[in-house]
Amino acid sequence: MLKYQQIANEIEQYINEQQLKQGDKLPVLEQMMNQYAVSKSTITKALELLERKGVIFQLRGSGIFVRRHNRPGYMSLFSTQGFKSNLGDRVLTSDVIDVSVMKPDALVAENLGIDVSDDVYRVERVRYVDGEVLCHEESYYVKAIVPYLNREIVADSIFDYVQSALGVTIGFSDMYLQVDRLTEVEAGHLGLQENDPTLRIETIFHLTNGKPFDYSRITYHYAHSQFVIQANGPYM
Amino acid sequence: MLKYQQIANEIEQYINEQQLKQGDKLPVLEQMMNQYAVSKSTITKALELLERKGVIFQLRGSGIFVRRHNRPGYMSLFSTQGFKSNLGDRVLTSDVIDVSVMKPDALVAENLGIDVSDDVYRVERVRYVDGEVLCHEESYYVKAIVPYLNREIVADSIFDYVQSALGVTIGFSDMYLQVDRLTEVEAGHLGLQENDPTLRIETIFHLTNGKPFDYSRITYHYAHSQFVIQANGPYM
DNA sequence: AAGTATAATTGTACCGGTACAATTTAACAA
DNA sequence: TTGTTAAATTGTACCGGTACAATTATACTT
Repeated sequence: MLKYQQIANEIEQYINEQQLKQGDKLPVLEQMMNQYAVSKSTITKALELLERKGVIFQLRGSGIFVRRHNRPGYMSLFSTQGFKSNLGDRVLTSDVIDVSVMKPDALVAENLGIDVSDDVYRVERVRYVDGEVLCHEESYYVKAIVPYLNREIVADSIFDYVQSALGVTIGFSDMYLQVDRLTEVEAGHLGLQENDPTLRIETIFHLTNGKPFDYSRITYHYAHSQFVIQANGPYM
Repeated sequence: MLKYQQIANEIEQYINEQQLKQGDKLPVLEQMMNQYAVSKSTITKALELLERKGVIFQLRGSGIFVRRHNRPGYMSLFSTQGFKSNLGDRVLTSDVIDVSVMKPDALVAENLGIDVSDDVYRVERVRYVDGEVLCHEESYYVKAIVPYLNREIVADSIFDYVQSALGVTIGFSDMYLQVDRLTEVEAGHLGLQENDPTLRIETIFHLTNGKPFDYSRITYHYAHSQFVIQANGPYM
Protein backbone atom coordinates (compact mmCIF):
# COMPACT_ATOMS: atom_id res chain seq x y z
CA MET A 1 0.00 0.00 0.00
CA LEU A 2 1.17 3.50 -0.81
CA LYS A 3 2.50 5.69 1.93
CA TYR A 4 -0.11 8.39 1.61
CA GLN A 5 -2.92 5.85 1.64
CA GLN A 6 -1.47 4.18 4.67
CA ILE A 7 -1.19 7.50 6.48
CA ALA A 8 -4.72 8.45 5.50
CA ASN A 9 -5.96 5.21 6.98
CA GLU A 10 -4.07 5.76 10.19
CA ILE A 11 -5.38 9.28 10.58
CA GLU A 12 -8.92 8.14 9.96
CA GLN A 13 -8.48 5.36 12.44
CA TYR A 14 -7.11 7.83 14.97
CA ILE A 15 -10.20 10.00 14.51
CA ASN A 16 -12.46 7.04 15.11
CA GLU A 17 -10.54 5.76 18.10
CA GLN A 18 -10.43 9.14 19.77
CA GLN A 19 -14.07 9.62 18.84
CA LEU A 20 -13.30 13.09 17.56
CA LYS A 21 -16.30 15.04 16.40
CA GLN A 22 -17.11 17.80 13.93
CA GLY A 23 -14.74 20.72 14.33
CA ASP A 24 -12.17 18.99 16.50
CA LYS A 25 -8.64 19.96 15.59
CA LEU A 26 -6.01 17.53 14.41
CA PRO A 27 -2.24 17.93 14.84
CA VAL A 28 -0.68 20.45 12.49
CA LEU A 29 0.95 19.46 9.24
CA GLU A 30 4.49 19.79 10.47
CA GLN A 31 3.85 17.56 13.43
CA MET A 32 2.38 14.94 11.13
CA MET A 33 5.46 15.15 8.90
CA ASN A 34 7.61 14.30 11.87
CA GLN A 35 5.28 11.70 13.27
CA TYR A 36 5.08 9.73 10.04
CA ALA A 37 8.57 10.71 8.90
CA VAL A 38 7.55 11.65 5.38
CA SER A 39 7.72 14.80 3.34
CA LYS A 40 5.13 17.54 3.42
CA SER A 41 3.71 16.62 0.04
CA THR A 42 3.01 13.07 1.15
CA ILE A 43 1.09 14.24 4.20
CA THR A 44 -0.71 16.74 2.01
CA LYS A 45 -1.80 13.96 -0.33
CA ALA A 46 -3.07 11.87 2.54
CA LEU A 47 -5.07 14.80 3.87
CA GLU A 48 -6.41 15.58 0.43
CA LEU A 49 -7.71 12.03 0.26
CA LEU A 50 -9.46 12.36 3.58
CA GLU A 51 -10.87 15.69 2.53
CA ARG A 52 -12.43 14.16 -0.57
CA LYS A 53 -13.78 11.35 1.53
CA GLY A 54 -15.50 13.92 3.70
CA VAL A 55 -13.54 12.96 6.80
CA ILE A 56 -11.75 16.26 7.38
CA PHE A 57 -11.55 19.80 6.11
CA GLN A 58 -8.51 22.01 6.04
CA LEU A 59 -8.38 25.69 6.72
CA ARG A 60 -5.34 27.64 5.72
CA GLY A 61 -3.84 29.59 8.58
CA SER A 62 -5.90 27.67 11.06
CA GLY A 63 -5.55 23.93 10.98
CA ILE A 64 -7.04 20.60 10.08
CA PHE A 65 -10.45 19.72 11.44
CA VAL A 66 -12.75 16.76 11.65
CA ARG A 67 -15.78 16.78 9.41
CA ARG A 68 -18.51 14.40 10.34
CA HIS A 69 -21.96 13.78 9.20
CA ASN A 70 -23.82 11.69 11.67
CA ARG A 71 -27.16 10.54 10.39
CA PRO A 72 -27.37 6.84 10.99
CA GLY A 73 -28.97 4.72 8.30
CA TYR A 74 -27.83 6.76 5.31
CA MET A 75 -25.61 5.04 2.76
CA SER A 76 -22.98 6.92 0.84
CA LEU A 77 -23.73 7.12 -2.84
CA PHE A 78 -20.05 6.78 -3.64
CA SER A 79 -17.71 3.96 -3.05
CA THR A 80 -17.59 2.47 -6.48
CA GLN A 81 -17.44 -0.73 -4.45
CA GLY A 82 -21.09 -1.64 -4.27
CA PHE A 83 -22.41 -1.22 -0.77
CA LYS A 84 -20.30 -3.56 1.18
CA SER A 85 -17.84 -1.00 2.46
CA ASN A 86 -20.69 1.19 3.45
CA LEU A 87 -22.98 -0.70 5.70
CA GLY A 88 -20.80 -1.11 8.72
CA ASP A 89 -22.21 -3.88 10.85
CA ARG A 90 -25.36 -4.41 8.85
CA VAL A 91 -25.66 -7.64 6.93
CA LEU A 92 -26.12 -7.67 3.19
CA THR A 93 -27.69 -10.73 1.57
CA SER A 94 -28.99 -11.51 -1.89
CA ASP A 95 -31.61 -13.62 -3.60
CA VAL A 96 -30.23 -14.60 -6.97
CA ILE A 97 -32.97 -14.68 -9.57
CA ASP A 98 -30.91 -15.10 -12.70
CA VAL A 99 -27.35 -15.65 -13.89
CA SER A 100 -27.07 -16.31 -17.60
CA VAL A 101 -25.14 -15.54 -20.75
CA MET A 102 -27.04 -13.70 -23.44
CA LYS A 103 -26.84 -11.13 -26.21
CA PRO A 104 -27.50 -7.58 -25.07
CA ASP A 105 -30.30 -5.49 -26.47
CA ALA A 106 -29.43 -2.24 -28.23
CA LEU A 107 -29.64 -0.11 -25.09
CA VAL A 108 -27.41 -2.34 -22.99
CA ALA A 109 -24.90 -2.66 -25.82
CA GLU A 110 -24.87 1.11 -26.21
CA ASN A 111 -24.20 1.67 -22.52
CA LEU A 112 -21.44 -0.94 -22.46
CA GLY A 113 -19.87 0.30 -25.66
CA ILE A 114 -20.09 -3.15 -27.27
CA ASP A 115 -21.87 -4.75 -30.19
CA VAL A 116 -25.19 -6.54 -29.87
CA SER A 117 -23.44 -9.69 -31.06
CA ASP A 118 -21.05 -9.68 -28.08
CA ASP A 119 -21.88 -11.83 -25.09
CA VAL A 120 -22.86 -10.46 -21.72
CA TYR A 121 -23.68 -11.99 -18.37
CA ARG A 122 -27.06 -10.98 -17.09
CA VAL A 123 -27.44 -11.00 -13.32
CA GLU A 124 -30.67 -10.35 -11.51
CA ARG A 125 -30.83 -10.12 -7.75
CA VAL A 126 -32.92 -8.84 -4.91
CA ARG A 127 -30.75 -7.48 -2.11
CA TYR A 128 -31.49 -7.30 1.57
CA VAL A 129 -30.02 -5.37 4.48
CA ASP A 130 -30.56 -7.08 7.79
CA GLY A 131 -33.34 -9.04 6.18
CA GLU A 132 -35.21 -6.04 4.82
CA VAL A 133 -35.58 -5.57 1.07
CA LEU A 134 -33.17 -2.94 -0.16
CA CYS A 135 -33.34 -3.10 -3.93
CA HIS A 136 -33.86 -5.04 -7.09
CA GLU A 137 -30.87 -5.19 -9.39
CA GLU A 138 -30.49 -6.12 -13.01
CA SER A 139 -26.96 -5.90 -14.29
CA TYR A 140 -24.98 -6.79 -17.36
CA TYR A 141 -21.30 -7.71 -17.43
CA VAL A 142 -19.17 -7.75 -20.56
CA LYS A 143 -18.22 -11.39 -20.92
CA ALA A 144 -14.94 -10.55 -22.64
CA ILE A 145 -13.88 -8.92 -19.36
CA VAL A 146 -15.75 -11.09 -16.87
CA PRO A 147 -15.56 -14.51 -18.52
CA TYR A 148 -17.24 -16.52 -15.79
CA LEU A 149 -19.92 -16.06 -13.16
CA ASN A 150 -22.11 -18.46 -11.23
CA ARG A 151 -24.78 -18.32 -8.57
CA GLU A 152 -22.31 -18.70 -5.71
CA ILE A 153 -20.18 -15.79 -6.83
CA VAL A 154 -23.19 -13.68 -7.52
CA ALA A 155 -24.76 -14.40 -4.16
CA ASP A 156 -21.73 -12.80 -2.56
CA SER A 157 -19.98 -9.68 -3.77
CA ILE A 158 -19.40 -9.70 -7.52
CA PHE A 159 -16.99 -6.82 -7.25
CA ASP A 160 -14.81 -8.60 -4.74
CA TYR A 161 -14.63 -11.56 -7.09
CA VAL A 162 -13.91 -9.49 -10.16
CA GLN A 163 -11.11 -7.64 -8.41
CA SER A 164 -9.47 -10.44 -6.52
CA ALA A 165 -9.96 -13.43 -8.82
CA LEU A 166 -9.75 -11.66 -12.16
CA GLY A 167 -7.34 -8.91 -11.14
CA VAL A 168 -9.60 -6.37 -12.75
CA THR A 169 -9.51 -2.92 -11.18
CA ILE A 170 -12.44 -0.58 -11.26
CA GLY A 171 -11.71 2.94 -12.37
CA PHE A 172 -14.74 5.19 -12.36
CA SER A 173 -18.47 5.11 -12.77
CA ASP A 174 -21.30 7.23 -14.06
CA MET A 175 -24.55 7.04 -12.14
CA TYR A 176 -27.90 8.26 -13.40
CA LEU A 177 -30.64 8.83 -10.87
CA GLN A 178 -34.31 9.12 -11.47
CA VAL A 179 -37.46 8.92 -9.41
CA ASP A 180 -40.29 6.90 -10.85
CA ARG A 181 -43.17 4.57 -10.08
CA LEU A 182 -42.80 0.82 -9.73
CA THR A 183 -44.07 -1.57 -12.33
CA GLU A 184 -46.12 -4.51 -11.18
CA VAL A 185 -43.21 -6.94 -11.58
CA GLU A 186 -40.78 -4.71 -9.68
CA ALA A 187 -43.32 -4.19 -6.94
CA GLY A 188 -43.56 -7.94 -6.60
CA HIS A 189 -39.84 -8.27 -6.05
CA LEU A 190 -39.73 -5.51 -3.49
CA GLY A 191 -42.89 -6.45 -1.66
CA LEU A 192 -44.56 -3.19 -2.60
CA GLN A 193 -47.52 -2.07 -4.63
CA GLU A 194 -47.58 -1.15 -8.28
CA ASN A 195 -47.05 2.61 -8.77
CA ASP A 196 -45.31 3.01 -5.44
CA PRO A 197 -42.44 5.50 -5.60
CA THR A 198 -38.91 4.28 -6.25
CA LEU A 199 -35.43 5.52 -6.92
CA ARG A 200 -33.88 4.10 -10.06
CA ILE A 201 -30.15 4.26 -10.45
CA GLU A 202 -28.41 3.22 -13.62
CA THR A 203 -24.68 2.88 -13.24
CA ILE A 204 -21.98 2.28 -15.81
CA PHE A 205 -18.81 0.97 -14.22
CA HIS A 206 -15.57 1.45 -16.11
CA LEU A 207 -12.19 -0.18 -15.75
CA THR A 208 -9.20 2.02 -15.10
CA ASN A 209 -8.56 2.05 -18.83
CA GLY A 210 -11.95 3.62 -19.44
CA LYS A 211 -13.71 0.54 -20.83
CA PRO A 212 -17.20 -0.08 -19.47
CA PHE A 213 -17.61 -3.56 -18.05
CA ASP A 214 -20.82 -3.41 -16.02
CA TYR A 215 -24.10 -1.69 -16.67
CA SER A 216 -26.62 -2.03 -13.90
CA ARG A 217 -30.12 -0.87 -13.19
CA ILE A 218 -31.09 -0.78 -9.56
CA THR A 219 -34.56 -0.14 -8.26
CA TYR A 220 -34.61 0.85 -4.62
CA HIS A 221 -37.25 0.21 -2.03
CA TYR A 222 -38.17 3.77 -1.17
CA ALA A 223 -38.57 3.18 2.52
CA HIS A 224 -35.24 1.46 2.99
CA SER A 225 -33.04 3.61 0.82
CA GLN A 226 -31.55 6.75 2.22
CA PHE A 227 -28.38 8.18 0.79
CA VAL A 228 -25.84 10.72 1.78
CA ILE A 229 -23.51 12.62 -0.51
CA GLN A 230 -20.66 14.64 0.86
CA ALA A 231 -19.67 17.28 -1.63
CA ASN A 232 -16.60 19.45 -1.53
CA GLY A 233 -16.92 23.04 -2.51
CA PRO A 234 -16.75 24.38 -6.02
CA TYR A 235 -13.98 22.76 -8.01
CA MET A 236 -12.90 26.11 -9.35
CA MET B 1 -7.16 32.86 -10.54
CA LEU B 2 -4.65 30.17 -9.68
CA LYS B 3 -2.47 28.74 -12.38
CA TYR B 4 -3.69 25.20 -12.09
CA GLN B 5 -7.31 26.32 -12.19
CA GLN B 6 -6.64 28.45 -15.21
CA ILE B 7 -4.94 25.58 -16.98
CA ALA B 8 -7.76 23.21 -16.07
CA ASN B 9 -10.23 25.65 -17.60
CA GLU B 10 -8.22 25.95 -20.77
CA ILE B 11 -7.91 22.21 -21.15
CA GLU B 12 -11.62 21.75 -20.63
CA GLN B 13 -12.33 24.49 -23.12
CA TYR B 14 -10.02 22.82 -25.59
CA ILE B 15 -11.91 19.56 -25.20
CA ASN B 16 -15.18 21.30 -25.85
CA GLU B 17 -13.92 23.28 -28.81
CA GLN B 18 -12.37 20.26 -30.46
CA GLN B 19 -15.49 18.28 -29.59
CA LEU B 20 -13.35 15.47 -28.29
CA LYS B 21 -15.26 12.43 -27.18
CA GLN B 22 -14.89 9.57 -24.71
CA GLY B 23 -11.50 7.92 -25.06
CA ASP B 24 -9.84 10.60 -27.18
CA LYS B 25 -6.27 11.19 -26.18
CA LEU B 26 -4.92 14.50 -24.95
CA PRO B 27 -1.34 15.73 -25.30
CA VAL B 28 1.08 14.07 -22.93
CA LEU B 29 2.09 15.63 -19.65
CA GLU B 30 5.47 16.83 -20.81
CA GLN B 31 4.01 18.60 -23.79
CA MET B 32 1.51 20.35 -21.53
CA MET B 33 4.35 21.45 -19.25
CA ASN B 34 6.01 23.15 -22.17
CA GLN B 35 2.83 24.52 -23.64
CA TYR B 36 1.75 26.20 -20.41
CA ALA B 37 5.31 26.78 -19.21
CA VAL B 38 4.72 25.49 -15.70
CA SER B 39 6.15 22.69 -13.64
CA LYS B 40 4.97 19.13 -13.76
CA SER B 41 3.21 19.34 -10.43
CA THR B 42 1.10 22.26 -11.56
CA ILE B 43 -0.08 20.41 -14.63
CA THR B 44 -0.71 17.38 -12.47
CA LYS B 45 -2.90 19.42 -10.16
CA ALA B 46 -4.87 20.80 -13.06
CA LEU B 47 -5.44 17.31 -14.42
CA GLU B 48 -6.39 16.02 -11.01
CA LEU B 49 -9.06 18.69 -10.87
CA LEU B 50 -10.44 17.66 -14.23
CA GLU B 51 -10.34 14.04 -13.20
CA ARG B 52 -12.46 14.77 -10.13
CA LYS B 53 -14.83 16.76 -12.26
CA GLY B 54 -15.24 13.70 -14.45
CA VAL B 55 -13.83 15.42 -17.53
CA ILE B 56 -10.80 13.19 -18.07
CA PHE B 57 -9.15 10.06 -16.77
CA GLN B 58 -5.47 9.33 -16.64
CA LEU B 59 -3.79 6.05 -17.29
CA ARG B 60 -0.22 5.55 -16.23
CA GLY B 61 2.00 4.45 -19.05
CA SER B 62 -0.62 5.32 -21.57
CA GLY B 63 -1.87 8.87 -21.50
CA ILE B 64 -4.67 11.26 -20.64
CA PHE B 65 -8.09 10.62 -22.08
CA VAL B 66 -11.42 12.33 -22.37
CA ARG B 67 -14.19 11.04 -20.17
CA ARG B 68 -17.64 12.06 -21.15
CA HIS B 69 -21.06 11.16 -20.09
CA ASN B 70 -23.54 12.30 -22.62
CA ARG B 71 -27.08 11.94 -21.43
CA PRO B 72 -28.80 15.21 -22.04
CA GLY B 73 -31.21 16.42 -19.40
CA TYR B 74 -29.38 15.03 -16.38
CA MET B 75 -28.15 17.50 -13.79
CA SER B 76 -25.01 16.91 -11.80
CA LEU B 77 -25.70 16.38 -8.13
CA PHE B 78 -22.53 18.25 -7.26
CA SER B 79 -21.63 21.79 -7.85
CA THR B 80 -22.19 23.13 -4.40
CA GLN B 81 -23.33 26.13 -6.40
CA GLY B 82 -27.02 25.42 -6.70
CA PHE B 83 -27.95 24.52 -10.24
CA LYS B 84 -26.96 27.55 -12.15
CA SER B 85 -23.63 26.26 -13.36
CA ASN B 86 -25.27 23.09 -14.40
CA LEU B 87 -28.07 23.83 -16.71
CA GLY B 88 -26.19 25.17 -19.67
CA ASP B 89 -28.57 27.10 -21.84
CA ARG B 90 -31.70 26.24 -19.93
CA VAL B 91 -33.37 29.04 -18.04
CA LEU B 92 -33.89 28.85 -14.31
CA THR B 93 -36.63 30.95 -12.73
CA SER B 94 -38.23 31.10 -9.31
CA ASP B 95 -41.53 31.92 -7.68
CA VAL B 96 -40.77 33.36 -4.29
CA ILE B 97 -43.36 32.28 -1.75
CA ASP B 98 -41.75 33.52 1.42
CA VAL B 99 -38.76 35.50 2.69
CA SER B 100 -38.87 36.20 6.40
CA VAL B 101 -36.86 36.32 9.58
CA MET B 102 -37.87 33.85 12.26
CA LYS B 103 -36.68 31.58 15.05
CA PRO B 104 -35.77 28.07 13.91
CA ASP B 105 -37.47 25.01 15.27
CA ALA B 106 -35.38 22.41 17.06
CA LEU B 107 -34.62 20.39 13.92
CA VAL B 108 -33.47 23.36 11.87
CA ALA B 109 -31.39 24.69 14.75
CA GLU B 110 -29.80 21.27 15.16
CA ASN B 111 -28.87 21.05 11.50
CA LEU B 112 -27.45 24.58 11.48
CA GLY B 113 -25.61 24.11 14.73
CA ILE B 114 -27.26 27.14 16.32
CA ASP B 115 -29.62 27.86 19.19
CA VAL B 116 -33.38 28.07 18.78
CA SER B 117 -33.12 31.67 19.99
CA ASP B 118 -30.86 32.68 17.05
CA ASP B 119 -32.46 34.30 14.03
CA VAL B 120 -32.69 32.64 10.65
CA TYR B 121 -34.00 33.70 7.27
CA ARG B 122 -36.63 31.39 5.93
CA VAL B 123 -36.89 31.25 2.14
CA GLU B 124 -39.51 29.31 0.27
CA ARG B 125 -39.47 29.05 -3.50
CA VAL B 126 -40.75 27.02 -6.39
CA ARG B 127 -38.14 26.71 -9.11
CA TYR B 128 -38.64 26.26 -12.82
CA VAL B 129 -36.43 25.13 -15.68
CA ASP B 130 -37.56 26.50 -19.02
CA GLY B 131 -40.95 27.11 -17.49
CA GLU B 132 -41.43 23.60 -16.15
CA VAL B 133 -41.65 22.98 -12.41
CA LEU B 134 -38.39 21.57 -11.11
CA CYS B 135 -38.71 21.63 -7.36
CA HIS B 136 -40.07 23.17 -4.21
CA GLU B 137 -37.47 24.54 -1.83
CA GLU B 138 -37.61 25.53 1.79
CA SER B 139 -34.35 26.82 3.16
CA TYR B 140 -32.98 28.44 6.27
CA TYR B 141 -30.02 30.81 6.42
CA VAL B 142 -28.19 31.72 9.60
CA LYS B 143 -28.85 35.44 9.98
CA ALA B 144 -25.56 36.04 11.76
CA ILE B 145 -23.84 35.00 8.52
CA VAL B 146 -26.38 36.20 5.96
CA PRO B 147 -27.67 39.40 7.59
CA TYR B 148 -29.98 40.54 4.82
CA LEU B 149 -32.15 38.99 2.12
CA ASN B 150 -35.11 40.25 0.14
CA ARG B 151 -37.42 39.01 -2.58
CA GLU B 152 -35.26 40.42 -5.39
CA ILE B 153 -32.13 38.66 -4.19
CA VAL B 154 -34.01 35.47 -3.56
CA ALA B 155 -35.67 35.50 -6.97
CA ASP B 156 -32.20 35.33 -8.48
CA SER B 157 -29.33 33.22 -7.19
CA ILE B 158 -28.91 33.47 -3.44
CA PHE B 159 -25.50 31.85 -3.63
CA ASP B 160 -24.20 34.41 -6.11
CA TYR B 161 -25.34 37.14 -3.78
CA VAL B 162 -23.90 35.57 -0.68
CA GLN B 163 -20.55 35.05 -2.33
CA SER B 164 -20.17 38.31 -4.21
CA ALA B 165 -21.92 40.79 -1.93
CA LEU B 166 -21.06 39.24 1.40
CA GLY B 167 -17.70 37.77 0.46
CA VAL B 168 -18.74 34.50 2.03
CA THR B 169 -17.20 31.42 0.46
CA ILE B 170 -18.88 28.06 0.51
CA GLY B 171 -16.76 25.17 1.64
CA PHE B 172 -18.56 21.87 1.57
CA SER B 173 -21.99 20.38 1.92
CA ASP B 174 -23.71 17.26 3.16
CA MET B 175 -26.70 16.06 1.16
CA TYR B 176 -29.26 13.55 2.34
CA LEU B 177 -31.46 11.89 -0.25
CA GLN B 178 -34.68 10.08 0.26
CA VAL B 179 -37.58 8.96 -1.89
CA ASP B 180 -41.03 9.62 -0.54
CA ARG B 181 -44.59 10.55 -1.42
CA LEU B 182 -45.80 14.10 -1.78
CA THR B 183 -48.03 15.74 0.79
CA GLU B 184 -51.09 17.56 -0.44
CA VAL B 185 -49.48 20.98 0.02
CA GLU B 186 -46.29 19.98 -1.81
CA ALA B 187 -48.30 18.45 -4.62
CA GLY B 188 -50.09 21.77 -4.97
CA HIS B 189 -46.81 23.61 -5.43
CA LEU B 190 -45.50 21.16 -7.97
CA GLY B 191 -48.73 20.72 -9.90
CA LEU B 192 -48.88 17.05 -8.97
CA GLN B 193 -51.19 14.79 -7.01
CA GLU B 194 -50.93 13.89 -3.36
CA ASN B 195 -48.90 10.70 -2.82
CA ASP B 196 -47.06 11.07 -6.12
CA PRO B 197 -43.42 10.02 -5.86
CA THR B 198 -40.76 12.60 -5.13
CA LEU B 199 -37.09 12.91 -4.36
CA ARG B 200 -36.36 14.85 -1.20
CA ILE B 201 -32.91 16.26 -0.71
CA GLU B 202 -31.83 17.91 2.50
CA THR B 203 -28.58 19.80 2.24
CA ILE B 204 -26.44 21.46 4.85
CA PHE B 205 -24.07 23.99 3.32
CA HIS B 206 -20.97 24.90 5.29
CA LEU B 207 -18.57 27.79 4.99
CA THR B 208 -14.91 27.06 4.41
CA ASN B 209 -14.41 27.29 8.15
CA GLY B 210 -16.87 24.45 8.68
CA LYS B 211 -19.77 26.50 10.05
CA PRO B 212 -23.17 25.59 8.61
CA PHE B 213 -24.97 28.58 7.15
CA ASP B 214 -27.76 27.11 5.05
CA TYR B 215 -30.05 24.17 5.63
CA SER B 216 -32.42 23.44 2.81
CA ARG B 217 -35.11 20.91 2.02
CA ILE B 218 -35.83 20.43 -1.63
CA THR B 219 -38.70 18.41 -3.02
CA TYR B 220 -38.24 17.50 -6.66
CA HIS B 221 -40.84 17.00 -9.34
CA TYR B 222 -40.15 13.39 -10.20
CA ALA B 223 -40.68 13.78 -13.91
CA HIS B 224 -38.35 16.74 -14.30
CA SER B 225 -35.53 15.71 -12.08
CA GLN B 226 -32.83 13.46 -13.40
CA PHE B 227 -29.40 13.48 -11.87
CA VAL B 228 -25.98 12.25 -12.78
CA ILE B 229 -23.14 11.50 -10.42
CA GLN B 230 -19.67 10.86 -11.72
CA ALA B 231 -17.71 8.88 -9.19
CA ASN B 232 -14.02 8.21 -9.21
CA GLY B 233 -12.82 4.80 -8.21
CA PRO B 234 -12.19 3.67 -4.67
CA TYR B 235 -10.42 6.27 -2.65
CA MET B 236 -8.07 3.68 -1.26
C1' DA C 1 -13.33 47.37 27.26
C1' DA C 2 -12.94 47.72 22.36
C1' DG C 3 -10.87 48.39 18.38
C1' DT C 4 -6.31 48.32 15.55
C1' DA C 5 -2.04 47.30 13.96
C1' DT C 6 1.65 43.64 14.27
C1' DA C 7 3.55 39.29 14.50
C1' DA C 8 3.30 34.23 14.67
C1' DT C 9 0.96 30.26 12.94
C1' DT C 10 -0.44 27.24 9.42
C1' DG C 11 -2.03 25.35 5.09
C1' DT C 12 -1.58 25.94 -0.19
C1' DA C 13 0.68 27.05 -4.64
C1' DC C 14 4.35 26.17 -7.19
C1' DC C 15 9.04 24.67 -8.45
C1' DG C 16 12.11 20.98 -10.09
C1' DG C 17 13.94 16.96 -9.15
C1' DT C 18 14.52 11.19 -8.80
C1' DA C 19 12.61 6.74 -8.93
C1' DC C 20 9.31 3.70 -10.44
C1' DA C 21 5.17 1.01 -12.23
C1' DA C 22 1.90 0.36 -15.89
C1' DT C 23 1.29 0.46 -20.64
C1' DT C 24 2.51 0.42 -25.35
C1' DT C 25 5.67 -0.35 -29.07
C1' DA C 26 9.37 -2.72 -31.29
C1' DA C 27 12.28 -6.54 -31.88
C1' DC C 28 12.72 -11.11 -31.98
C1' DA C 29 11.87 -16.08 -31.96
C1' DA C 30 8.95 -20.11 -32.79
C1' DT D 1 1.20 -15.52 -38.14
C1' DT D 2 1.60 -15.86 -33.17
C1' DG D 3 3.55 -15.45 -28.97
C1' DT D 4 7.51 -13.67 -26.12
C1' DT D 5 10.96 -10.48 -24.65
C1' DA D 6 13.03 -6.10 -24.42
C1' DA D 7 12.87 -1.21 -24.78
C1' DA D 8 10.61 3.23 -24.95
C1' DT D 9 6.73 5.89 -23.31
C1' DT D 10 4.12 7.99 -19.83
C1' DG D 11 1.79 9.02 -15.56
C1' DT D 12 2.34 8.67 -10.26
C1' DA D 13 4.76 8.59 -5.76
C1' DC D 14 7.70 10.89 -3.12
C1' DC D 15 11.28 14.23 -1.79
C1' DG D 16 12.47 18.90 -0.08
C1' DG D 17 12.46 23.32 -0.99
C1' DT D 18 10.54 28.80 -1.37
C1' DA D 19 6.94 32.03 -1.32
C1' DC D 20 2.62 33.40 0.10
C1' DA D 21 -2.28 34.03 1.80
C1' DA D 22 -5.57 33.27 5.39
C1' DT D 23 -6.20 32.89 10.11
C1' DT D 24 -5.25 33.54 14.91
C1' DA D 25 -2.81 35.45 18.72
C1' DT D 26 -0.33 39.38 20.65
C1' DA D 27 0.72 43.92 21.63
C1' DC D 28 -0.67 48.40 21.37
C1' DT D 29 -3.56 52.01 21.31
C1' DT D 30 -7.81 54.86 22.36
